[in-house]
Amino acid sequence: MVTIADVAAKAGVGAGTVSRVLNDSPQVSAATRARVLAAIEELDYRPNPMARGLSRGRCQTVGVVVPFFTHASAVERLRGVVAELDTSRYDLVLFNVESPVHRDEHFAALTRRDRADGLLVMSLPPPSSDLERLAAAGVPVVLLDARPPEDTQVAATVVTDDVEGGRIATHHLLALGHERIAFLGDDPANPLGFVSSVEREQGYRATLEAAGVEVRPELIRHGPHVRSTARRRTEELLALRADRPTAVFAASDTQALGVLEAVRAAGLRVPDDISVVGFDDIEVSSYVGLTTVRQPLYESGRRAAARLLEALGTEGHDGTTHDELDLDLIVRSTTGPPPDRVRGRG
Amino acid sequence: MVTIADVAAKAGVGAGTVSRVLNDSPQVSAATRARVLAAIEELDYRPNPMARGLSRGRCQTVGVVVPFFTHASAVERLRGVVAELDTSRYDLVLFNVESPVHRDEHFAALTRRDRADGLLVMSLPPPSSDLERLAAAGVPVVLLDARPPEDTQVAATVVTDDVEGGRIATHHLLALGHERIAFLGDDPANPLGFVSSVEREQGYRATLEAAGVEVRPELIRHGPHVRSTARRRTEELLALRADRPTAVFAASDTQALGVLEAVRAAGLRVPDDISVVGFDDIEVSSYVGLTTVRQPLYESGRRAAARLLEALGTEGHDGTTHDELDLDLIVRSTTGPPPDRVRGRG
DNA sequence: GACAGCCGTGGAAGCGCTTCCACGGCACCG
DNA sequence: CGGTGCCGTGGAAGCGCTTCCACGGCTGTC
Repeated sequence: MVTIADVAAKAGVGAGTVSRVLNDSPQVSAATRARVLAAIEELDYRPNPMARGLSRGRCQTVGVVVPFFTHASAVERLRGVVAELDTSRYDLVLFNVESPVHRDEHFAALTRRDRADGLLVMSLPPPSSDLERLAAAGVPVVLLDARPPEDTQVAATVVTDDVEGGRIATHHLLALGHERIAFLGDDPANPLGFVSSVEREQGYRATLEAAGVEVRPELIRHGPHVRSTARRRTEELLALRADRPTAVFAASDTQALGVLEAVRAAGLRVPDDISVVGFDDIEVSSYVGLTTVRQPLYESGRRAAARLLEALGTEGHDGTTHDELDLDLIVRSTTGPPPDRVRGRG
Repeated sequence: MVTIADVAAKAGVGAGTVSRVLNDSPQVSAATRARVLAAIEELDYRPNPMARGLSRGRCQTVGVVVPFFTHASAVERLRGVVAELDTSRYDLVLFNVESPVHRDEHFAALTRRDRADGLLVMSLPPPSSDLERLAAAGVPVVLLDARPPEDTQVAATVVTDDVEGGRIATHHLLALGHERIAFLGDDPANPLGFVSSVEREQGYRATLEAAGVEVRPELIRHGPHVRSTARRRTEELLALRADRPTAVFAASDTQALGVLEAVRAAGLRVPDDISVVGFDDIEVSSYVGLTTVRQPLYESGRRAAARLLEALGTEGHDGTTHDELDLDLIVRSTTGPPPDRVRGRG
């Protein structure tokens, strides 16, 4: 392993001077700089990141805490994060979270500047005690798709208005003439405390109420965030027979696919017999022709990473930014008027 | 920041003893150990990973080089890697690769033990010069879905037999009675040197030849690994009119979706008018009912990570392991007999 | 022509840990 | 009862870097 001392020896200078060259200090004459650079080149020298980190008190690393397995949308967000971080000198350390234990372990390990210079947390609201320790340690934290606990500060948040998203979807269905609109989302008491689904459900309820449409408990179903569960819950909805919904708003596209699967399996047609709206607009949604509330997943990742880099860049950063990204209704072919209207028209 | 010296002072011992406790050295009496552990607990002490790494010459980190954006299958593999690494004490540093420049930068940065203790490289055959430097630096490398350049050694490879996979798909179509079978895959000259598609094509060609079926150049199409391109290429195939294929073997499910899209848009039915086989069995494939050659993506990630951990565990590792994971034909609803046969039967 | 000041540089200290070496104390042996 | 050996421990050295301090030599000024 070639070290800074080797370079110094070869260039006939002191180690300090080599270090200055490495760190673009203006305190080095052009001639010396050239000699040092030549030596570096010749020896193919690369500074040891751990030594550098130990000495400077930071590690040029960003920790990304992400529920990588649970949501398809996390991947697309992560892509954005990776893309943005690629433009920087920071390495990305990935921490997957599947359970609260998992999460707490990671946060406990990360609450010091020696592990990561900054933290990007996706979809999980971190315990405020951890947030405080992080702040005390001078580690900026950016929350993506999550809001900080009350009276806790983070460097930045990047979110969308999920309540509004729920309104958009529900309003679309109401406007088409639906009244028996079901909602299918995550368990509100999910262990990791994801709230998107809950908020989308709030938007759904509020919109129905505002329109004077009764919110029927039997039309609201919950379950783990996977296609298979969504399918089963939809089968339950369809089993309501005559009382079955004419439309389903699923809290995510993944779940919407489960809905479509169940509907298809029941021999019903979409959107003639039943309309389906999803949320996210993941890659396959356009293939499937799913009507959905689009959120800019990739862009949100980029934005969050950019905010983190900003916080990392400005030394005594203390400004808190808050980005709210827009939602769009993408109307494709899984929504249409309810069956009675179709019949009426036909 | 509480350091090892603080703990030592509090416990009334030397720093060396604290270190021994941290590293489970048997050279510490039970009483002393207890006192030290109490001090650690009380101060909520956590060792600084950089200091530790600098001192021990390794960083408890695994580098994962992955073309994260280009292939859907990479994500599922990465999930397996993450899951396996979760069981270890190693952190995962993610290096995305989109271009050769990208790749070379990362490898250049990684060819030393101070950045990552081990490397897991996905789908990319690394330049053998880098591999040699890595070996010289004592950094074990595991190749997942890639084979090492000739006369280069890596700690392990985890692969599937893509040629065989091409055979399986093609044979399935031949057995159904197809003869005009198209192939749609990646550009053979893709900049990052992915070979899966090329090998699947080889299997396709070999199987046709073995069956005495002419390999027609106009039925073989290439393009970037995205749905939209696949769709366009398929449109070209369909434009062959009477000479159009009765079946298409796509080198990946992503591309197969593009094929299905084009077929559907052309008003043709699957599998009545045209059969489609994909490769990978990604999540959506079961939803779409795509017949495909399944490869255990998640499992391959786990396996590769496990092999890397093994190599990392055994000090003077020199054994080279080579895992070849099985492929399965998953017959769903996008393949059937060619149209004339259907007619013949009906 | 002497002095102040600045620029460029060398080198030591220190980041927080591991590990090696040395040493004191004890048990055991002859 | 003295010597040998081992166990448990303290402490220093060293990992490779950054940074601070000090210093030599130059320029510029009165």
